[in-house]
Order: sequence, then C-alpha cells, then structure tokens
Amino acid sequence: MQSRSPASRTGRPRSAAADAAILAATRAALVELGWSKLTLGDVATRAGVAKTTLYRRWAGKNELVVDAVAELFDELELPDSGSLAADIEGVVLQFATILARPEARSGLMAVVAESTRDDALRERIRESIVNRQKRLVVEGRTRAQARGELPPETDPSESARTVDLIFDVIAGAVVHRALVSAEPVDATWAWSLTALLLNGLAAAAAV
Amino acid sequence: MQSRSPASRTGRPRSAAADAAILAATRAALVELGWSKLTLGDVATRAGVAKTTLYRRWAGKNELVVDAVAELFDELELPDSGSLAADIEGVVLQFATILARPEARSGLMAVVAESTRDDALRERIRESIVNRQKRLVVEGRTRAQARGELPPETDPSESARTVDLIFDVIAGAVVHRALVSAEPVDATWAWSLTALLLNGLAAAAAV
Amino acid sequence: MQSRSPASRTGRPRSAAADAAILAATRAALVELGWSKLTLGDVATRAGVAKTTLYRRWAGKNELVVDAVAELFDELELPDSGSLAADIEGVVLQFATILARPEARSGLMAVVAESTRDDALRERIRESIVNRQKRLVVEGRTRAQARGELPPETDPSESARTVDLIFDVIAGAVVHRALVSAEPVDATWAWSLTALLLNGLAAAAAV
Amino acid sequence: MQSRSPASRTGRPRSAAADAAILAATRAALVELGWSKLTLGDVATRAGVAKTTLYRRWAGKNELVVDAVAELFDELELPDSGSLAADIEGVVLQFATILARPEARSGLMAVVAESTRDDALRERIRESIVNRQKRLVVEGRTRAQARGELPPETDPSESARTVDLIFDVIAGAVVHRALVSAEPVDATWAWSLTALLLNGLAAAAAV
DNA sequence: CACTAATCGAGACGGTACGTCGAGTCTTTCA
DNA sequence: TGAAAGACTCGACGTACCGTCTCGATTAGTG
Repeated sequence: MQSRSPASRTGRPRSAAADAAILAATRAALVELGWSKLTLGDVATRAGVAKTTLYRRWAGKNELVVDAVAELFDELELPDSGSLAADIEGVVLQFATILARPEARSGLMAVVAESTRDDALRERIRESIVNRQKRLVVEGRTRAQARGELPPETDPSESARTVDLIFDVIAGAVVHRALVSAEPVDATWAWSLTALLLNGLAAAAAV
Repeated sequence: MQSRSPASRTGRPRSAAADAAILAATRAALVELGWSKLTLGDVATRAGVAKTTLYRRWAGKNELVVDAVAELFDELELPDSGSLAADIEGVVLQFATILARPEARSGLMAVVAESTRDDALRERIRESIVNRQKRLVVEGRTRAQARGELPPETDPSESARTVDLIFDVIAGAVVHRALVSAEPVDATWAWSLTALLLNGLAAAAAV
Repeated sequence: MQSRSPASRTGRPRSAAADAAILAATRAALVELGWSKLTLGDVATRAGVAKTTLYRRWAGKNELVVDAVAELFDELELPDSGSLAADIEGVVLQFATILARPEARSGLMAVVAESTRDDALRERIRESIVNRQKRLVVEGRTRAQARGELPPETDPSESARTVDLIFDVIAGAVVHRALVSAEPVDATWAWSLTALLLNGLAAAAAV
Repeated sequence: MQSRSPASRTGRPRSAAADAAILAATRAALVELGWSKLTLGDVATRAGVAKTTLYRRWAGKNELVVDAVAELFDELELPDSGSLAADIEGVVLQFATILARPEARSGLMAVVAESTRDDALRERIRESIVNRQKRLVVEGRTRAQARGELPPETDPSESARTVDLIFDVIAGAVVHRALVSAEPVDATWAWSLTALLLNGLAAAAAV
C-alpha cells in the first residue's frame, strides 16, 4: 500500500473513504476500459476525488493497479474437499473463474508486463500477489500429508523447491491456457492437469 | 505480417528494406526503452523511415510488436539429443535464454497484456507465436514414439488435447518462473520440471 | 501560365485537355472548400489527373490559383451606356457580381494575402489581374473625352497617375465594402461612389 | 478575445501574462514567417507556453491572428492638424506606415482571406478592426463641422451611409494601392486621394 | 515500323504540422 | 492544512498534405 509521512499530527486528516473509493473506481475502470485506456484522471473523476489526492497516495498507474488487483486474488481458498486431487482441481477452477473477469485479466497481465522493466514493481507483485497465494500450495500439501496422501517432507530446502515448482506449474499453466492459448479452463482440462501433477509427484516420491 | 491490397500493379512499390529496418528498430527500441516508453515516432526515426510509412504497414504499436517479437521465438529448435527428457530440458533452457532478453520479456508480455481486451490481437498472437511453436511439442513426441519412449497415439483428439496441455504447462511454467516468480530458470529447475512432466505422462499412459 | 522546356520536340506531348480540366477543378474546389482547405491532391483527383501532372505544370498552390482566378475577371466589360457616370456604375456592379462568387472572393484574397510575402507572386498578380483590368479605366476615360465629358489630357504622366488613382479607389472601395465591411454593393452604393468620384474629378479638372 | 466559463471561482486561474506573451509571439512569428508558414506550435514555443495553453484560449490560427493584428491598428490617431485635408492626409499616411510592417500586411490580408468563407471570423474582424477604426472618420467629420469646413448633418441615416462610404474608399484605396497595385503610398498620392475626396464631398454637399 | 523519349496514372516515400489527449505538477479557493 | 478544481508543461498520438520519387503503361514523332 501507500505510505504516508509518519508524524503528521496537525492538519486535515486524509479521508479513509477515499482510498476505498479510488481502488473500486480503478477496478471499475479496468473492466470498462482495460489497462491501456485507463487514465488516472478518469479514475479520480469516478472516485469523486481530485487527481492531486490520487497522486498523493500512489506513485503512478502501476502501483495503483497492483493494489487494486492484488486483493482480487485473496478470495482464492483451498476447498478442503477430502482429497488432494479434488483440492487442486478446485483451486484451478477458482483461479480460472477469477481470470475470467476482465479487470483481473487485464490488470494482472499489465502489471506483470510493466514489471519486466521495473524491479521495484516486480518485487511489489511478488509480495502482494505471488507469495501471498503460495500459501495455497503449502496448505494443500500439509493437508495431504495429514491424510497420508503424501509422505512427510524430510529436506526443508527440497520441500521449498517443490512448492515453488508446483506453484509455477499450476499458475503458469492456467494463465497460459486462459490468456495466451485462449482455450477454456474447464473441468476436463483441470482434471487433466491435476492428473499430470499428481502422477508426476507420486512417481517422484516413489524414487 | 501486414497485408496489402492484393493486385495493385500500378504505383510505386513498397520498399522491401523498410520492413526489415522497422522490425529491427522495433526490437532495438524495446531493448532500450521497454514497451511502455517505446514510441512509433522513435521507431520510425531509428529505422530511417517516415512515421507515415510505418502506419501504412502496421495498424499500431501492438501489431508491430507482435511481428517484431514473433520471429524471436523462431530460433527455438528441438535439440534431438537422443532422449525425450533431454529434448524437453533443452527446449526449456532455450526458451529461458530467449526470455532473458529484455525485448522478448517486455514485448511478449506487453502484447499478451493488450490481447486481454483485443480479440484480433489475441488471434494474431496465436497464429504468429503460439501455434507456430507448438510444432516443438508435436515433433518431440513423434521422435519419442520413434524411439519407443512413448506409445503410438490412438485417439487423435485425445492426442491434440495432450499436446495443448503439455505446451501450456511448459510454456506457462517457464514464463511464470522467469517473469512472475522472478527465479532463475536453470538446469536444476529445468530437470525438475522435466521429471515432473515425464513421470506424469508415463503414469497417465500406464492407465 | 506555366512554361515548358523550350526545345523538346520529341516524346509524348502534354495533354491540352489536362490544363483546362485542372483549372476548372481548381475553381470548383475553391467554391466548395475555399483556399485554405483546397489541396492539390484533391484538385488532381477532381481533374482526373495524377498529382505529378499537376506539379509538372504549376509550381504550387499559389500559381495555380492565380491562373484559375485571373480569367474570372476577364469577363468584366465597359458597358458603354452613353455617359461616364453610367459606365462607372455599370463596372462597379459587374465587379461586385463577380466578387459575390465564392471562388472569386476566396481565390483573389488568398493570392493577394500570399503575395504580401512573395514578390514573384505579387508580380504575377499585377500582370494577370491588375494591369489587365486597368484597361477599363483607360477606355472609360477615352470614351468620356470623346463625348466631351472630360477634357483631353495634356500631361501624360499626370494622366497615368490619375488612372492609377481611380483604379485603386474603385477596386479598393468595392473590395473593401464587399469583403471587409461586408455590406452589400448595390445600386444605391454604386451611385454614391460614382457621384463622389465624378464630383471629385470635375472639381480637380476645374482647378 | 477569447471567452471563458463565466463564474469559475475555483481552480487555478489562467495566467494573465500568457495572453500577452502569446500575442506578442504571434506578431513576431508573423514578421519572420508570414501567415502561411506560421505554426501554432512555433508560436507556443516562442511564447514559452505549451501548445495546449494556446488551444485552450483560441480556437485556431485565424482567431489568434485577428486578435494579434487588431491592436496594431489601435495606434492610428487623428492628428488634428487644423484642417480636414491635413487630417485625412495624416491618417492615410499613418495607415500606410502600419501596412508597411510585414506582420500587418500578412496578418490583415490573411484573416480577410479566411473570412471570405467563415462568417464568424468576418464578424470578429468587423468588431475588432473595422468598426473600431471607423471612429476616425466620425471624429474627423465632427472636427470639420466644428471648424465650419463641413455643414452640420441633417439626416442621421444618410450621415451613417456617408461615413461608411468614406471609410471604404479610404481604407480600400490605401490597401489596394499598397498591397495589390504595389505602388508606394507617399505624400503625393495621399494628397491626390485627399483632394479627390474633399472635392467630391464638397460638390455633393453643394447639391 | 520500330524506336525513343517524354508523358501519363498510380501510389509509396520522407517530411512537417496538425489538433487532441494523458501524465504529472502547480496554484488557486473552500472547508 | 487537506481537498476540489482546474490551468499548467511536456510529449506522444494518429492523420492529413506536402512535394518528390519510382513504377509500368501510353503516346506521338523520328529514324
């Protein structure tokens, strides 16, 4: 989020409502216009706020959109459907549902694109989005271990590498399927991906 | 590429050199400036060409960059290293090498981002990039079948679905690892991904 | 008019029809668009001629329009209505009629405006328009002298100065009235101007 | 001048200095480049102002130049030299002096030329230039009447017609002489014109 | 009759300016 | 002193014409 000067006791305090209004307006504008046609002046107008106010709180378009988009992915939840396979399948479909929303598609890819040249932005994305959602993989594995579907981990660094791999494969495959290949992420495809993953992991564990 | 009125016998013909100069200038500008700061006026200047010439041939920034980026991926080749595992690993590392180049990173993600709101652009990407590189997966499987590493396919539609799945998983995972997670795509990681894939496929085939 | 390289005996001769078509198209375009929105490309299209053909014959917009406008004023004629007063009045009204046509208004003023910075153009206007119409004043005086309304001239240089003065006053006043003051040049006004002139000349002659 | 939304209390007020700088820059550019090569971008640069600021205040080239040129003619003054003849001669020579300046020649004729197709512009010229300078004729007659050189007027509408006629004749003749005939407006010529006018008026009054 | 050289149409070329738009900053007045 | 309003500078946009150029295809005269 944005920071503010620490010790400003005096003066008119910043409107708390403004922040929410601006982020909501940003998402609404993303839906209607997409990233490239979204203008900060327009966001300010929609939010009933002066452009100055907006610039006082965010450094620019990228930062604003990261914040507006990040919380979209917070609604992802591990369904706990009783089996690891069903858990994965559920998350995949949830993720696809979110990516079906135009503000999520446009916003996510736009900030990722910008981050290819802006390290600070990339770090912001890692914090706000990537690492935040990695919890799903960790939690899924924990549950599967509790159910006895997966063996308990032994090597912690090997374990972290596996989490990263799984996350990149799931998130990458879903995004690529949905946005680049432009094919539907439906139950059939989700099941295929799940099967591939589980079989791959099981075989690896068997080694 | 851009198309032109089909049978225009008369008039001064378009300069063939201009096309190449423009695409090269586009890639150079992408390296230096990145997508968002790249201007068509600047590209025209670098190419030693008038802005009008550029607009006569491409509809806009997106179309131009797709064409400029697409051929970057044409240098991908299946190494034929004797085993399916080595083939996959080789392609993954080649892909990562290309994505390490700034013009490829910025350009690819930028056009994908724009394509989330522009169906024509998405189709152009599918034609120029996605489907063109899917050949690698098909060829890899053919070779593996020839070697006996994979069984011959029986159901052709099932076969096409598998190609798509593999492609989305490999391309998606590499892109996500490189650009979103921002972790290195090195030999270790490539081997892990390859192992996951091969084990998954083998187990699926065993069913 | 335009000139051509003197000794070109061989080769395809220039189309005579093209010249007329171009001048007519120029006048038509002046009516519809006015000077500033008239483009040579459009004139060429209207004339069914390539831009190259047009540029081969005229140096630019100004030269073309001078030629196109000049002949509009050739239809001015001294009515010979039996008295000097009626002659003047007739010419004034004829002049006003021509100036009521949009191509004459726009074209004449546009080239005059351009000529304020282009001596060659000013000279061309003098030759093609101003001096050509000065004949009307000379002829009117000759007739009036024949009728005994004006005394025969004695000093030829004084005589030339008077012709110039009369011409500037008549042409200037009519143009100013019609185009700058934007008031109608009707019979009443024409009579007032004529009276002013004749009285002024008579009193001067009486000295 | 340009107008603005009437009661806008809030917001940053328009810079008063910018107006003057823009008009001065316009006149300077007219001197150097003339009407047709004058570009609004260049004017903005000279004035140290952004192009948008210029467009916010004037609708286009024509409107801007009318305003810039109009005040050039405000320096015209009736000399009050003791006789009507000397007054007229003085004004004629003053007018010629102004028309000798390139920005006045180019600017005046250019806007008049444009006004032949643009009624709003013509009206603007009438207000800003024509009617404003007609005061000179009115004042000259008033003084002459006070001196007894001219009889007091009886019919007011007849009187207005005479003012218009005199104005068209003087202004038209001077402009025509200076810009179309391209002959010098010197004392000799000024005296001839004055004599013609005064004799004509005197004879008319004698009727 | 073929040759030849300048013409013709068409339209792409390198330029220049257009008028608009958005970014981000600055300067007011109001609360 | 924060917030709204809106003018400010800056720079890119995509378009329109400019005047030039390169084409292939016509035309006369000339040889």
